[in-house]
Amino acid sequence: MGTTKTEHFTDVQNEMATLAKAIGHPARIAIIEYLIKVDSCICGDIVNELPLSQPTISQHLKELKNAGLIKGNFEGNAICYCLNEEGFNKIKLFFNHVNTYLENKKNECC
Amino acid sequence: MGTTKTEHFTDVQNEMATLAKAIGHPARIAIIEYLIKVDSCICGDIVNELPLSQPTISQHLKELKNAGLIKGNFEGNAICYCLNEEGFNKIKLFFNHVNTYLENKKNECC
DNA sequence: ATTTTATATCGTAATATTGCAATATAAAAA
DNA sequence: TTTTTATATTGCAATATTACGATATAAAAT
Repeated sequence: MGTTKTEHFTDVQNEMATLAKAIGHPARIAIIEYLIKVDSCICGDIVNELPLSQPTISQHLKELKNAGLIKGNFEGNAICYCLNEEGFNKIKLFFNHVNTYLENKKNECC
Repeated sequence: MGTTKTEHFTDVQNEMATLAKAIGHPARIAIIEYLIKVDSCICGDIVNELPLSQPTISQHLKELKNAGLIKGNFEGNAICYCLNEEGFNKIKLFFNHVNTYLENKKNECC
């Protein structure tokens, strides 16, 4: 018990859940927004930007990277992080599906 | 420790995180997809559709409802659940922001 | 009135997440 | 080569999530 029963769901469902879960933390939202704001892939001053310790931010970055939402490359001493389009495109597919439904849905039952 | 430090983030960031977190489970993805498929707000046969126990599904429905992603109304004996446009519109705002950035982003640093 | 049907809640065990101090690693600067 | 700078990893405590059996609730059917 306590573990998500991923084996009962499709790969696509599990992947979408993983992506959403990775976004589901305010610090990780803040990281994504910061990466958008600074555009030019500025690296670890995210630590200065956010009110969390360096190890905690490192962990959040790792989760975003594992989910495929950001990429990180060594840039000399430091690491340059930026958004990974691939991950966000998968999310887009899902929400396109949802939004298309919602736009065409006429019955107002609830 | 162990608790998310929501007080350090904006309301919008926290709300977006809550929405994403609610979507971040394959069973809840499956519920959303099922509600889209059956359109007409068919209620608790979600329990027959998914390989999880009734209490577990009830709990997942509650989380989606609390996050503002689905609505539920009594329909005689049973409850009629359907998607809540409001919640998904908030998500749309966030991803529009992200996608606009990604489309215009030209620098390929990572 | 009793039973059935549909759903929610409680209690609890297993596991996962969050956050940080301490420490490791590894490249750059001195 | 030593020190500094940037980042990752480890270990651990606090808390949250997931799942389900048992039980509660409440309307519908009998």
